[in-house]
Amino acid sequence: MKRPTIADIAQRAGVSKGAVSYALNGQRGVSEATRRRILAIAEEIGWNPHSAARALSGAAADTIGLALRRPARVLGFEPFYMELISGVEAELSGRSYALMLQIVADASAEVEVYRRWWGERRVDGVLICDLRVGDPRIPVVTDLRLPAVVVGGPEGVGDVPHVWNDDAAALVETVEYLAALGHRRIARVAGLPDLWHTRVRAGAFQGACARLGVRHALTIGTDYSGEEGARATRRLLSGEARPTAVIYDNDVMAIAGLGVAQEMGLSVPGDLSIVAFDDSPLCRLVHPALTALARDIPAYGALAARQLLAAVAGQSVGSVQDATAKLVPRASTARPVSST
Amino acid sequence: MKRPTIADIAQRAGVSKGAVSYALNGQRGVSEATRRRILAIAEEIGWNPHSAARALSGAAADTIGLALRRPARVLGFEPFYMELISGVEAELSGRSYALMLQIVADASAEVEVYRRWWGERRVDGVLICDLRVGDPRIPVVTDLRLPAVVVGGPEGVGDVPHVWNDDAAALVETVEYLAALGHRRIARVAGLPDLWHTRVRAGAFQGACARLGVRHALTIGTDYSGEEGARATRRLLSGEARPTAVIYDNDVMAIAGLGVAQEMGLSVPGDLSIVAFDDSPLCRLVHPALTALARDIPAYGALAARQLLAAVAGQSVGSVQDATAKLVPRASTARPVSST
DNA sequence: CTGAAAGCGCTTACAG
DNA sequence: CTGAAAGCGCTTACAG
Repeated sequence: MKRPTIADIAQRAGVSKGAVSYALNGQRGVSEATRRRILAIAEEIGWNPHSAARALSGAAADTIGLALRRPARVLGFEPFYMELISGVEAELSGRSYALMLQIVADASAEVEVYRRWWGERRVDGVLICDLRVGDPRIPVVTDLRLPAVVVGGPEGVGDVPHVWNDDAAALVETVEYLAALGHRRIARVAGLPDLWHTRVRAGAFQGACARLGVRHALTIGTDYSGEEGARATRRLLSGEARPTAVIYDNDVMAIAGLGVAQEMGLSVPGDLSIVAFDDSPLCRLVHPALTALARDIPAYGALAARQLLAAVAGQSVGSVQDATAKLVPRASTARPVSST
Repeated sequence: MKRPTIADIAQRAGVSKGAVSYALNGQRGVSEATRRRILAIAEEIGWNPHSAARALSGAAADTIGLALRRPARVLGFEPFYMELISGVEAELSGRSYALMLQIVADASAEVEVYRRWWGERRVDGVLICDLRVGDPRIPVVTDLRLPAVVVGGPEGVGDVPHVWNDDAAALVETVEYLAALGHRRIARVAGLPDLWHTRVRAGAFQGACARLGVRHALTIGTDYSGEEGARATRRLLSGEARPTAVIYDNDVMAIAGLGVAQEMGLSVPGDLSIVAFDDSPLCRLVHPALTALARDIPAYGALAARQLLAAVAGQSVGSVQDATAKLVPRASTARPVSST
């Protein structure tokens, strides 16, 4: 059976293809009665618009693109992305927009994918995650005039619209809380150092520690994987002037850190307080439950998608700030047993 | 600046559009010299094929579709999907195929998405995950003649090609191992009951327990979320005839179960042995590290993608079995302290 | 309100 | 080896 086209509908309805097109798209130019008849026929014969034909006639692709650049082993169990994607999807599917996803290995592949998608008119716009310092995607989308929204910022985004939240404020709140509990040796197990938000968090951490008299404020960089989170924790807990509190840049590393503390016979929170940046159900399910900086990540993704759709529609969207992560104290943080 | 088309290339090269098309697609019909000249011009002016135009001329969409139906809160932190997707991607991107992703709320939306994608010619084929008993997607892809590969089976797939692995064998191996350690009260915290693989695992579990003299072999169904895994574990550990070992249908629930045991003051593995179906880095990072049934999920996804691409190319692909999950014993399983 | 026609950017027989 | 042309399924001015 051949796929039905508007020509088939036109024939059945005894009108021109043009009339069918108007009827189907809710344009004026056909009478109400004709429109209803055409719609009924389209429904009956199971007609669907051929997306390529529409696109070729200048219509939008009704698709947005997302390229993710992280090693599969990290992506696999970073809840962040799937949560972000589910929020993006929630916004898109209501408007029958599709999501094109590609996982890439390096920066050049990432840029290449965006360039190709746009060249092939496969997407109407793209989302940019994991903004890096000197990120090559910013000049590329600017040059191509490819509608884009950065999930991140506000620094390093050039003139590209973006949605961001104030990681610095969240980190300051955390350090203040730990300092108030009496911690004077606080470490940070950070994510990839060339990401903007890692840099922002680092600055906020150092600043707050200096201001609050936290003498030992060590940061160890990782690739966000649980393995490196565990290794960093072992290093921290094996050195002298062991920290009494550690802030992790994601939940997976925080859980790995908890595992290391338990393996080394340290009690949490007695000997070590733990805070996770980003709260996932896992943080509540381990024992003790982890104090975490909670954001509504699906909502963040949905906001980004809305902004991108607006940008695609030609609106100027600029910079939008999403809610700051909230500190949710749980059982993994307490006064240090022996304040120094 | 207008987007370059083959007409621009033809003009510059002083040949016809047809010749350009042949040259660009590696077809015969142009001399080597002309081909090289055309390729050079295309490169120089930054030409990209307009995917819609190609698709309209009967070419493939070079895209495969995947609709995922699970609540966002589960998707978010089930490593399985992201790992599967990264494996699929690895196979696709080498051949410049794109992945269309949509997260849907229910079965009808899922079928609707596949129907629409196919009607709109947006995808050349689809992957079907999370096969359910009486899954409506099977008759739909069959009717539409939409190339499809089920990630699952071999039961309940009708005539649709599929890749599967032998969950039953993996579960039997696990029960035998636990029984050999001396466990006689083994429980199972299962995933969604209407999934085929849940049913297969359930049958294997009951069969193995009966055969091996495991008197208490209780199964509790969940939605795969950590919350429900924790709740099920509390129920199991609060009842009389408490199990001495629990097998969880995913790693997230296993970690939640470990948390509950610790919260209730039970030692793992002394009072309770824990096994996770599917191994993620998290299983190694918690303390004690969890015994797990490990599969190479990216490889599984890559295999599924390869089969789908073959099906799209018109080959008959049938049923392919992937490697059976391997039991990786770690610190969370041991002889029960007091054998009954 | 409706019809006939051009055009989007490719591919592909069909002639030369 | 190359050119001219039709066609894929839509949309959209342009006439009536």
